[in-house]
Amino acid sequence: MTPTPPKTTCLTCRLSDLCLPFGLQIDEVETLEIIIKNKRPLRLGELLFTKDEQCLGLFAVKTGSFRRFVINTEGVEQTLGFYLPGELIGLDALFDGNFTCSVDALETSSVCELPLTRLNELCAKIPNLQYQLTRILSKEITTNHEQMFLLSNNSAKIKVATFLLMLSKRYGALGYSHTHFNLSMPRQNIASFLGLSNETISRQLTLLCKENIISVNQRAIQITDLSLLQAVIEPCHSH
Amino acid sequence: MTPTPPKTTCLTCRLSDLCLPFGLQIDEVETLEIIIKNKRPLRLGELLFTKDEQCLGLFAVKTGSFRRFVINTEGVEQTLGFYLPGELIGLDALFDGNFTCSVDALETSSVCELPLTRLNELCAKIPNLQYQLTRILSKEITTNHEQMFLLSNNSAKIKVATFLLMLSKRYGALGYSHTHFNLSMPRQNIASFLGLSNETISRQLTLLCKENIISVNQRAIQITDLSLLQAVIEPCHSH
DNA sequence: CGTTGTTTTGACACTAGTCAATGGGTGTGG
DNA sequence: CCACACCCATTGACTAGTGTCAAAACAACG
Repeated sequence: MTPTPPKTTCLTCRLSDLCLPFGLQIDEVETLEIIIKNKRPLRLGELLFTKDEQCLGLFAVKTGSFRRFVINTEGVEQTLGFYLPGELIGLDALFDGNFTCSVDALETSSVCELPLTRLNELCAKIPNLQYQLTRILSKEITTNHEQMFLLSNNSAKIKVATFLLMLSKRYGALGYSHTHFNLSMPRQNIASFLGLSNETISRQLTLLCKENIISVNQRAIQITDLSLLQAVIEPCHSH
Repeated sequence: MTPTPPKTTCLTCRLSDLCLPFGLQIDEVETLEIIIKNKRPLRLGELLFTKDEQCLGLFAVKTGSFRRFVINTEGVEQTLGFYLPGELIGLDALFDGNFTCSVDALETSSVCELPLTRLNELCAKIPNLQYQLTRILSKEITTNHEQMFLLSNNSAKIKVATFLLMLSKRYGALGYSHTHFNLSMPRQNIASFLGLSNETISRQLTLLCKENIISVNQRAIQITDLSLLQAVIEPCHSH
C-alpha cells in the first residue's frame, strides 16, 4: 500500500545541489537523468545490498535514511555509518566492483540508482560529472578522517555530543531544522557506530538533558543550547 | 650531505604497480612521467604540508614513510594514518583544494609530486589514468572503513595485533619481509593512531612477546608466529 | 660520559562495559 | 476498549580494561 513516489527529476529535485548533479550545466543534468533508475522504496530493515555482492550501480538517497554495517565472525553487527538524503552510497565498491559493507534502510526510504557502466560512459563524456564524482569521493575520505579522529580520541560524552552536532549539521544542510530532529536509528546503532555500549549512549543523553543542553523524548532530539553543545566538544577540535 | 637519489622513472620504478601507473599502457606511463616533479628528500619530522594549506599537487611516496596528523585545540597531535612507499598522499584535498591534515616524514623519505592542474589535464586525456585514480580513492575509503571498524570495536590487544598485521601485509606487498620489519614511528604515534596510550602499546607488545607470538627489540618487530597473531584478531573479523 | 628522548614497568584511579532489572511505547488480539 | 506481549530505552550495581602519573631502564647522540 506504499504510495507511488512522485516521479522527481534531477532538475526539480531539491537535493541536486548536494548530490551528483552539483556543478553540472542544465543539459548535462538532463543527460545524467536519463540513466537514473528509480527503485521501489525500501522498508525498515530491508537491505539495499550486502557485503561482497557485485556492485552494479551507485545509489543516491532520495528520502529516508540508511545504515552501513558489517557482521563480525561472532554474528554481531557493527554499524559503520549513516546515509541521509543527497548522499551517495557504494563509493567503496568502485575499487574492485564489490560492496565492502552491507546497507539497510532505517525507515521507509528511497534511492536513485546510477548504473555503473552508464555512469562511467557519462563521466568520460562530461568532465564536470567526473570532477564532481572525484570531489564526492574525496569528501567521503575527509568525513572518514573526522570519524577516525572522533573514535580514537575521545570520551563518551564528546562522542555523543559530536554525533548530535554532526546530525544537526547534516539535517540543517538539507533544509530541515538543525535543533529539532528525530533519530531514525535505535540507540544500539549509535552505540556501535561510536564504539560505545547502548547503556552508555542512554546515560550520556540523560546527562546532556540534565545540563539543559538537549532534551530527549525517545527518538526525538531537541538541541536547546547549541553553543553549550559545541562547548562540550571544544577540547577535541582540531585547528 | 644527503646523496642525490637515483633519478628513477615510473617505467623502471618497482612501485609502479602499486601506484598511479597501474593499468596504464607504456606510452601512457611515459606521458604521466613527464609531469612528475622530484622533490628533495625530507628528513625525520620535516613537514610535507600542513593542514589548510592549498594543495598544488598529490604526492606518491617513493622511499621512507610519512605520518598524517592533526593538532587539537589543546595542542596535542592526533595521528590519523601512515603512508608507505607506493601510496598516494593528499587525496582528501581533491574536495576543495586544501589539505585537511598535516603530513610529516617519519624518517628520511622522498616523494614524487604530481601537480594537480597537469594531473587533471592528463586524466581527461587518459581514461585509464582517471580510472586508476578513482580506484585509489575508493580503496582509500575502504581502508578508512576498516580503520573505523578497528577503532570502534576492539580491545587494546586486538588493535595492536591488527596494527602489526596491517604493517606486515603492506610491507609484504612492497616485497619486503612480512615477518621482520622496523617500525618507523615511535610508540606515541601508534598509540594516538589506535586511540590508546603509549603505555598500553608497550604493555600489549610485551604481552604478545610473552605469548611467543612476536619478539620486539625497540623499533624492530619480528612476527614469530603469524597464525597465532591472526588468531588474536579472529573474533573481530567481519565476513 | 653525561644529556636527552623513548620505552618499559608499577601503582592507582576512573571511565565505560556487563549483567540484570525496571520502565515506557506500540501494536495485537480478545 | 483494555490486557498483554514485545521491543527498546533507562537505570543501578558491579567489574574490567585503560588511562594517568611517576619512576626506572635503555638507546642514541654529542
